[in-house]
Amino acid sequence: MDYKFNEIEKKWSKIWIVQKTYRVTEDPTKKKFYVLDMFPYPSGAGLHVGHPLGYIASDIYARYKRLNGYNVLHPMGYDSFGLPAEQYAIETGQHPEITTKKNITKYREQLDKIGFSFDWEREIQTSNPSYYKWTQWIFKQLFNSYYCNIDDRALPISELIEEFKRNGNAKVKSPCDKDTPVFNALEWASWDEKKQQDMLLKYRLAYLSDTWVNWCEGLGTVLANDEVKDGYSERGNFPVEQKKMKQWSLRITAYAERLLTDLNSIDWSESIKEIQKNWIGKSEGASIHFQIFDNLSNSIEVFTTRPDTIYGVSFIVLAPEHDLIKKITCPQNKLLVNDYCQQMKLKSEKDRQLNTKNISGVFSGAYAIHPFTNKKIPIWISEYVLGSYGTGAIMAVPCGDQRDWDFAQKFNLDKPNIFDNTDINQGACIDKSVTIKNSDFLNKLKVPEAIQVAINAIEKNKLGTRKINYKIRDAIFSRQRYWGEPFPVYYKQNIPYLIEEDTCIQLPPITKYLPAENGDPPLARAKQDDWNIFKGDRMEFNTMPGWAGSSWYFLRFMDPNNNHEFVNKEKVNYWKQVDLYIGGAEHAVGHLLYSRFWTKFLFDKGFIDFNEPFKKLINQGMILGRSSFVYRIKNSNKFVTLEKKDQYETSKIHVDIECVDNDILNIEKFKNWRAEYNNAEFILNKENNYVCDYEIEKMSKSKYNTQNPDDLINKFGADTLRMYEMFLGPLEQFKPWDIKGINGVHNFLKKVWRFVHNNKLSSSKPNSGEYKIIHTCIKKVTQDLNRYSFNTVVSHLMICLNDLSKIKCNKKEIINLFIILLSPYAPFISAEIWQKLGNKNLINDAKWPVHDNMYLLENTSTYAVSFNGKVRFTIKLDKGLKKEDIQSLVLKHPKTENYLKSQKVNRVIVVPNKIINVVFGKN
RNA sequence: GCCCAGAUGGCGGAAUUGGUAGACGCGCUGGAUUCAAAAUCCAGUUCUGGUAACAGAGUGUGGGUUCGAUUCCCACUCUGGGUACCA
Repeated sequence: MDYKFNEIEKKWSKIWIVQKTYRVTEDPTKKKFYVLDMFPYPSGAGLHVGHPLGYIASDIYARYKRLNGYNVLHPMGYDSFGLPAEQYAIETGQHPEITTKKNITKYREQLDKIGFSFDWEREIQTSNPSYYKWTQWIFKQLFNSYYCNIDDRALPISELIEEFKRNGNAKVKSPCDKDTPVFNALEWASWDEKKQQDMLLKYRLAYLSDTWVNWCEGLGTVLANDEVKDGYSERGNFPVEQKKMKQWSLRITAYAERLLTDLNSIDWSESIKEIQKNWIGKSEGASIHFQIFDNLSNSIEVFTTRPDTIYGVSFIVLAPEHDLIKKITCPQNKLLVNDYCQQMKLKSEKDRQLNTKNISGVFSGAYAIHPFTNKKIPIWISEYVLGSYGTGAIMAVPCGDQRDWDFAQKFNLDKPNIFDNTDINQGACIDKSVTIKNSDFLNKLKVPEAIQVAINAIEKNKLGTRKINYKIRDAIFSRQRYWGEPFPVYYKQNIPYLIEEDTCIQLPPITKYLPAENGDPPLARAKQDDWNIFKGDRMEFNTMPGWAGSSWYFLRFMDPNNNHEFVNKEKVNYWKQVDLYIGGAEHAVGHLLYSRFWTKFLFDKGFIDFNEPFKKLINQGMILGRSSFVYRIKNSNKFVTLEKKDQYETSKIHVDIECVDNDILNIEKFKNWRAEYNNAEFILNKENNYVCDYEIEKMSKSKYNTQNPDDLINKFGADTLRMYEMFLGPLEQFKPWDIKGINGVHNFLKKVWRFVHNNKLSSSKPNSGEYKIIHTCIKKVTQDLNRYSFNTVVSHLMICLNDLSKIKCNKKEIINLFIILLSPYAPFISAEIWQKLGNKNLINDAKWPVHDNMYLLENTSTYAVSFNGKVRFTIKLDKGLKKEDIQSLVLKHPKTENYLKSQKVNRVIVVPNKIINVVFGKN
């Protein structure tokens, strides 16, 4: 009887739908487990074999947990706002919603074929108003909150208003805009509505402000820092420039410290934690004020992590964007300085990055006063200081910082040495184990101690304060795009107000998806009547960025159809955090950081009881394609086999992997692949074959190396695909996709099928040998699943089947156990066999077996006997023999003399049940 | 440059705490079955020498610790990822 996977898979897909097998509800009598995949953006290209890798792993784990009696939440949905659909809309005029729907249908068909145990009743789409209503709601919560550093959490903005009425902002310790002035209660009371609102905006967690943004002309929108790579947009690779614009931002910087420290509480890979740490970029040090010579009303604030080097300061450098430049530059230098700053403004971030070798700068003509020595030190302006980091000014210490050293060298500035026993003629000394000299009260101190002493002195003399600086910046939250969440915001006299109604602000229909004639975002094209709610002078024209919807979607899955709340409190208290989250490492900073931020915010507001979204995270490695190549002889239509290519002048050409089997070109297929090859000629090897070259690279249509899961499912079945993707190697690793091996896994499943059908099955009690085989397998499979070692489980199942076949086992009891172990990987064939074995329930409701050590015990163990560490032979010995007995048995062994050659035995090491090492010869 | 991860047969990979390196699968070789093919089954397969028994080498390179190292330590090479005038 043949293994007809197509029929079996069709049959069980239907049964699972009819019986609602994967439907899940809260059940307080059961322990919960939440398994989540990073939900996909439904692109037009559909899935290739790389996409489902993580979904398969998580599905296996979800099924495994269910068999262990857990109530498993395993949902799927779509991150369906995004640029490609909008780009398509611009080109064709088709509403992005239509494209999105079409793509989702395609994705769903493909996903359904693979046999996932998703509870599709919980499906969400971020572009659905019933979903983004709540994304807007969270935005409103952020708008109505500020961060209190005293309580160390977000509080309602109403409390801040009360405080302003009582005391102004003097006692407020909250992250706010840099330009926030200090005011008292009287002043507050005297301000009009607009002024008060403007002030509140400086504190809100969602705020509107003029900021330097990454403007991407090619995409017609601003981008977040993590969407920019090397000065180009990550999506589309368009150049990005700095531009000042009024934008919505989220005050993620308020959460910097918590985002950093709470990394310790989650089970994520070190590399992702490291990336987030770097992104947050915490550095500790001091901010120090330098008075300006002859201009005592102004001072320069610098940030340094090395206050111990204060006596090594020989000049100050300001960023070309620094506000003080205009005020302090002396008249003679004005032209030069203006000119330089103007030039720097024209330079893009990218140019500044590329120019690291060329040191440039100008002298302002002004001097600062060294706070300890009172010496005059020159103030310079240079592009190597960034306006956006720290205070936009540095105290330069040439002996301790290579950039400062280079700058001093170029412009012939002082390089005082404050490190004992060091030579700074060739470069700065960055070694932190040195001792300080020439530094008054810091002399003879080591660096770490000197830092503390210096900060104390700075604080005591009121020259500055201890300070912690973070690299992370607030996240820009506006996009000048159509296909995203509209803001629940309207403007009255240019002041933003929230729309208080409990209704979703829906995307209004527009006729053209391009920016309006005056450059406003596309939403400006909507007329008043097009909006389902319209207030004030106008609605907000921006939409939210791609990561808005994905920052909280894991919560919505718990309660996807709730019309009254974003998620029901009881439900979220039951499901809590995601226990296992699987997805690509490319979201290391974006999505994963923003979700953590929103989770902490919702926790502060008391909506949820946990402050981290994802307990355990696994990043699946990318599946790479294996491209095939042919060599065409230059200026001909003749192709030469790999072995002989060096004899000709050739060009290497990608060939569709469909035309290649085992690196041997199917010449007929190749000729038919493209018209230009119809009459191609070939130079073959000795065996009359054409051998192709190969390369491992990213899977891509243009490289003709993509593998569509649908084709493989038709050919081998979904069970085979699932098992093979796991068998390929460790989940986290990058690995090449090569269908050569898929036969092996397919053969295994065929073997399973034959094993059940070609034997007459017996209901009698298995013998100890049979139990031993299956219990060994139970133990290994369970252990490996618990450590997420998905690939080795497949091997254990193969070994088990091989062993059972060898002894011609036909016991139903054993086969039942084996099929349960197999079922998370190959749910279709397992369901079918389970039913055929006469089980009345579904295999999904079976119980995962527990191994019994009783069956695994052995009386003897095989020892490897080694001489001076080299293994020579093995012997079988009874367990429980004493070490002395083992030693004498080995020394008496007939083979022993061969290796000893009458030399003296120094020592015999016996590791129980494992190895014996005879040490001899030396001395 | 800095930070992180990795390197094992012809290929994907295994070896959970230092204890028989190469499990399992692919591929390859030989055989059985067959009119033939497919499918299936059996045997072999790290390299070198040898018919074999066996011997020698062997987990990116060089050193070290240890009775014993793929595993621990030091230095280096290469590959992948992150990040970059970050003060």
